Amino acid sequence: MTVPVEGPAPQRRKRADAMRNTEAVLEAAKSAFAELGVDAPMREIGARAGVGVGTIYRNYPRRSDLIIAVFRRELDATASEAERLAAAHPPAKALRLWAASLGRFVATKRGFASALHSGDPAYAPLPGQFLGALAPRLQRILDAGAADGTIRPDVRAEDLIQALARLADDHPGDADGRAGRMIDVLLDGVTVARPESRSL
Amino acid sequence: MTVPVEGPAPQRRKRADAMRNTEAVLEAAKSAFAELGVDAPMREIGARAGVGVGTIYRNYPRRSDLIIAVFRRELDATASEAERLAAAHPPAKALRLWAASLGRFVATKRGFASALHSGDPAYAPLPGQFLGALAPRLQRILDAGAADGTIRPDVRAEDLIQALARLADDHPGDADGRAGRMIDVLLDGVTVARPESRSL
DNA sequence: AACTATACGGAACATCGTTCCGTTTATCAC
DNA sequence: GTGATAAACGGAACGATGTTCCGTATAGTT
Repeated sequence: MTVPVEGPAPQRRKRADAMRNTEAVLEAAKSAFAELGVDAPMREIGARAGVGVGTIYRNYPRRSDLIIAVFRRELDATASEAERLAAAHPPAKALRLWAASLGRFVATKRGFASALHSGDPAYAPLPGQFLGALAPRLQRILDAGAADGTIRPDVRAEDLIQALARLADDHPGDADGRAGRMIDVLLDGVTVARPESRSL
Repeated sequence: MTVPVEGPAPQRRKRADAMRNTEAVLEAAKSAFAELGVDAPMREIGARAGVGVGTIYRNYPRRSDLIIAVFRRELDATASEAERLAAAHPPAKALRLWAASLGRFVATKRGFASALHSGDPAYAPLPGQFLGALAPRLQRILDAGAADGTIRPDVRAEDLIQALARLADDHPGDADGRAGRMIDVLLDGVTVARPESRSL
């Protein structure tokens, strides 16, 4: 076995069938997660992709790796949306619009929020991954709002993202519009700074 | 076999060992749920109670039956707390105090909120059971607050309970005090009626 | 065309929820 | 006490699922 001395390039590039399968697995997992939730059986994902479960585990040793890979693509869109909104609207307005954007993201990923907050160690890397992508952008909106007095200054971006994700996660049986109503209420609390009320 | 004609009384009363075991199972399940979450293995619960899994399933045919039985005892305390607070405080204050009470209830039952909102049909009876016990009491506080103008009138008790339960559910890795901070923010939104902000 | 590293598929294993049934035992009648 | 009987018991058995493992197939190279 030769040691690749970080030279010109690896001897062999990734096999073409492996690349096709990797893409097929991502697509299959995306649809399976959407229909069955993030606990969709691995055999089911393999069947949709036309591969055996061994192939999935070779590329994604842990289930959380697969979940991260599937959602990361769309996550970036939601993250950059925050920057677009921050540039086009005043902070309080940008916050509401972005919350709606995050809500749509979560709504299309049944069980995603549950996994994000699961006590299961398998999902431990998830919160860091997602908060890392979203929190800095949101924090800039919050800082801008604190500066102009339209957003209370004692709310942390990470807290708010987790809260929004929890409230946005809808389930069968939920009253129609519950998620939207409660997010509106939460944001009403965020956009009025009244620190003295925190003393219970 | 004689047919008991709904006469004086049942011939035999419940066996003493059965009663002991029922109680032991409830205690074992309570501790197992607290330590391992509501997905604690049935074999584990059986081992803690010193009984076989068959004994558990005879008394609680579905897992959700056991969960309901375990939590109902403490649920009543939280429900009646609402009445006590409503009588002793003005509505807005009663609401905050009761939210804290609900938070303590949820905090001691890891995964309880997840089960309450799970898509799993096995947990389908749970939301009805718990909302049924809590919502009417909370609704009276909300109505009183709407009447004296301290609580916005467009918030439903059921929505609010679900929102509080979701926000209160803490997980390892959560920032310290996150739950309390976000609940405060939500209640800030509830205790100020500003319907025009709902138009995004 | 032959060779070999790479990737594949699915059997195998472990865990868990749930069902089933042969065995044990508390209670009752005497 | 003693025996009969229904109630209750425990854990094996079954099916589903996550994950690992390894003999086989094959893409890319020579």
